Amino acid sequence: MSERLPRADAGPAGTPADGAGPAEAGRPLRRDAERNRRRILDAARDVFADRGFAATLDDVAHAAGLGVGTVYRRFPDKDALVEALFEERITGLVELAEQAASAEDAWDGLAGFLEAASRLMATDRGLRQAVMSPHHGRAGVAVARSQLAPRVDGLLRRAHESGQLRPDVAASDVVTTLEAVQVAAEIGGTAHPEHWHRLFAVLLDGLRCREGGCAALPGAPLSEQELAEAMGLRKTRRH
Amino acid sequence: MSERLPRADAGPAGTPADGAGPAEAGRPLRRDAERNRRRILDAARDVFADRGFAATLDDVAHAAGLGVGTVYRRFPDKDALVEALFEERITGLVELAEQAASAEDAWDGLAGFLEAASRLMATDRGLRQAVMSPHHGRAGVAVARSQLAPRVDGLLRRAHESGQLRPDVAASDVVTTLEAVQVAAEIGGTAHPEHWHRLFAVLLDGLRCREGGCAALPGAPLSEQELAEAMGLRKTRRH
Amino acid sequence: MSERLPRADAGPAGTPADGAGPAEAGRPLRRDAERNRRRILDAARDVFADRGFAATLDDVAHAAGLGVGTVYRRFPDKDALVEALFEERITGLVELAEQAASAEDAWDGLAGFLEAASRLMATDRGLRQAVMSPHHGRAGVAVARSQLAPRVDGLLRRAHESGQLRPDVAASDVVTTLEAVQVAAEIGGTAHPEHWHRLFAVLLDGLRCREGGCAALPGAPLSEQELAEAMGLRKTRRH
Amino acid sequence: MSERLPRADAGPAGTPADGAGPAEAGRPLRRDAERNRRRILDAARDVFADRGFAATLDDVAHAAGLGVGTVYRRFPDKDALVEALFEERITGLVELAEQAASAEDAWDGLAGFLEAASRLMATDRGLRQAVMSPHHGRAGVAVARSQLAPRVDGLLRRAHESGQLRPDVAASDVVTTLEAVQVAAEIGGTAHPEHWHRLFAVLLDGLRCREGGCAALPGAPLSEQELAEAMGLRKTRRH
DNA sequence: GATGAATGAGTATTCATTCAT
DNA sequence: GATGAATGAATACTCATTCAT
Repeated sequence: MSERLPRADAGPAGTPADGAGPAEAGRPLRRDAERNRRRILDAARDVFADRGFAATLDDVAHAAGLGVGTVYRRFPDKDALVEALFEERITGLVELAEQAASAEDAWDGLAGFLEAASRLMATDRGLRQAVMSPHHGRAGVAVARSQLAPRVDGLLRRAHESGQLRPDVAASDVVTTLEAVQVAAEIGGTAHPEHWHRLFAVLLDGLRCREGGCAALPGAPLSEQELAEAMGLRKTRRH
Repeated sequence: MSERLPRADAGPAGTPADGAGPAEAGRPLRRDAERNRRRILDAARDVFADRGFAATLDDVAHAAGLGVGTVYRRFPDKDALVEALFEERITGLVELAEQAASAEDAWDGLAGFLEAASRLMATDRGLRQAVMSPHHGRAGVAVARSQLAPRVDGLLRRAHESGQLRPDVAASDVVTTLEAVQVAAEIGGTAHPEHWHRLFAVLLDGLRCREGGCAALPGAPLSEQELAEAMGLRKTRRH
Repeated sequence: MSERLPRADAGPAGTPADGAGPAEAGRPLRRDAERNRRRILDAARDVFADRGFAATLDDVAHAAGLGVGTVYRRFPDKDALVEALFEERITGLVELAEQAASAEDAWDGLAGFLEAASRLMATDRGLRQAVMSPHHGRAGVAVARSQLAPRVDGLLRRAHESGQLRPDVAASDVVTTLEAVQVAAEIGGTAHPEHWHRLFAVLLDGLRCREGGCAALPGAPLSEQELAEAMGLRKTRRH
Repeated sequence: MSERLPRADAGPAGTPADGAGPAEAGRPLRRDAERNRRRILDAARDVFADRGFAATLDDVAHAAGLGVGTVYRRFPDKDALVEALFEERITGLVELAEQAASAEDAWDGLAGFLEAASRLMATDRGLRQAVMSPHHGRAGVAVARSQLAPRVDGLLRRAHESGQLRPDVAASDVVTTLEAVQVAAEIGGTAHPEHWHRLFAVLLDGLRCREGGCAALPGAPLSEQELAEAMGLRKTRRH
């Protein structure tokens, strides 16, 4: 487990693509509009990180030093804001995966990515909530993951080829692993910020293929389609 | 992984002591009152299972075929209802742990308990939510877990003595494991009811001590006190 | 101000007419029914005295050691109970007035009655509330006062004849005086149980006619009819 | 009893400083917000005057032609609204006391103030309720009275010095007097709007010191501290 | 474009009153 | 008759979203 990736503390502000313009496309936002968008996202991250998605948009607006109206001008509704926030985070993960792909050792690449990603999530309560109860923000996960999936697949393939990974581990298992680690992070809270690392170690160990070989995982992994559905289409109406 | 425990699908209805009277004590409820209490709990389980704790008490009442007032007569507020529901479920887990203690093989006992408990939780979204975000239903987690902890400790001790368990696995790691599996269950949803089993297999495998020995888990487990605090005192106000 | 009337602490329990049967008439209540009626009235007095008319009928029932249903069997609704309670108190006043009529000195009779009545009311918060915001309990005041009025009139007439009373003081002025003293009692509360006495002294002094004569009171007193209307027909819907 | 103060019917609209901005401070409300604040206060006065504090905030909002939310935006809760309303009224009384201090004759100043204040209260049921049961609108009474007290004290001192006032009359007696008059106003209602004047005359007469001297009032007046406690800390939970 | 004021449907909870046991 | 369970209309308050300034 050498050659770890950088701490990835950069956070969403580091998203370079952001400089290129607004999230979706359309004509680029005016300079000040873009600045407000950023303020809102930053404020939202802080507020949600502190008080969860239950926080009011008024709170977010206040934290951003803006009026609610302005928030609504940028994001059609609360879900849209949450979604945007979530995508930003996923984008961060995508970048990590890309860096990991160039690691010398395949296993180290995968493991390094998983750890860095986990750490990134572990330090962000908002992200955690989004990941763990994806009723907030619409089909955000699916959309965002559509970008993530290929990269993870790449890492997986390399690791499989090098024979260091349990042969039946699929992408959906990796996603599941990442999310599971967040529970540990949640339990640890700020008081025990590295608590997630214990579960992470067990999981990583479990994913690796050891000499004696290991029993096949039960059942079948989720197909890409199934995973997308599973994450985007949970039944709850609210929360 | 032989000698598994029974499927334990019985659920709360299986709580046999329940027939004797109401949960707490005091004089036993009148026949009809007790019947309605049951109706409320059953309805609440269904409703919460379907739509999460965000569901209204009006909804629960309606589902139970009763007026809201009746619900409030039995349970002082929403949290109290959630709590009662939760305790019922935890009680089920406690019983599982007790059965597991008499398993012939120590590891099988532990593994069997973990699987049965996981399954129980995996099939109950309400339980999952309660376990994973214990802001609902007040000190319920702590209280209920206070009963569960000793049993789990017993299982752990036996497994440690038999040398089949990673030596540095502590109670807090087991709790973390159980909760982590719920994320997988959440991802699988009803469409893939056995999806959690894959993560479970990895985790179980990881907990076991194999020939080659295994690296120590990083950091330290949470002390009993720390675990209690971690679970009872999450920062969010709501959700 | 000699020859004061007895302290009149006896309270409603002393109402002798009570032994004769139920309040209204109809066939006399069965022994146990009558006992329950008493229990309810006593409990209501205590509860209302302590917490005001905002107290629940459940509270009253509980304090009486009975079920709510029983309360409703005896009194059609909350107002009826309040009314009954109120009448009982007024009845006490009627008795005081009767005793006062036989005082040797006319002024002493009137003054003594006023003081005793004031004291009786001052020590009973429930009565005070009923008197001061007669929206509770329906036309109770009017009804009860119909019994009180003649007695008070008698006292007034005697006092007028003896020339010791301001000539233009009428029955409605006496009622007003009595009620006004309750405000002082309310202000004094239990901490200053004799505070009302100061206002009482001023008022009594003001009612008396002194040598120099005194200016006529402005306006006209309320007629019996007007007083009844004024007290029975306040506009508030609730409270 | 010459040189009476003007009728003071002006009411809160007469608060001239009000035009300058919102009650408290902070940045001045936007034009429309201030207009609505006024509407709410006016509506509240009417509604409470008519139906007492039991009236709903929905009712107030409706009467103001606004949504409930708007009311809650301006006033955090019902008590706050009542309080604001009450302060406005008390302010009116303070101003009356100030005017009265410059009356030529000390007794006329005091008497004039008492009459004007009484009249002001007598025509406003809301004010009456606020004054007589200060459970509504939190520490409002105490706070507002803290402004009123010194003025009343001034009037009292002057009157004492001029020898026209019963020597043992204290501030608490004046407060008691004022409140007592409200009971008469309550009894008179709208049908007999001057009824309170009779009690008022008796009381005023009683407060004055006449030639023959007058017996000392029984007991002791409440100290400033005791009065504050008595008015702020009545026991009832509601009403 | 920005602001924050206005809106009102939605939620938890209480309590007078009715009714099955 | 007595009991207390059931009922549901009523009430205070919140917050996502719209709209006038």
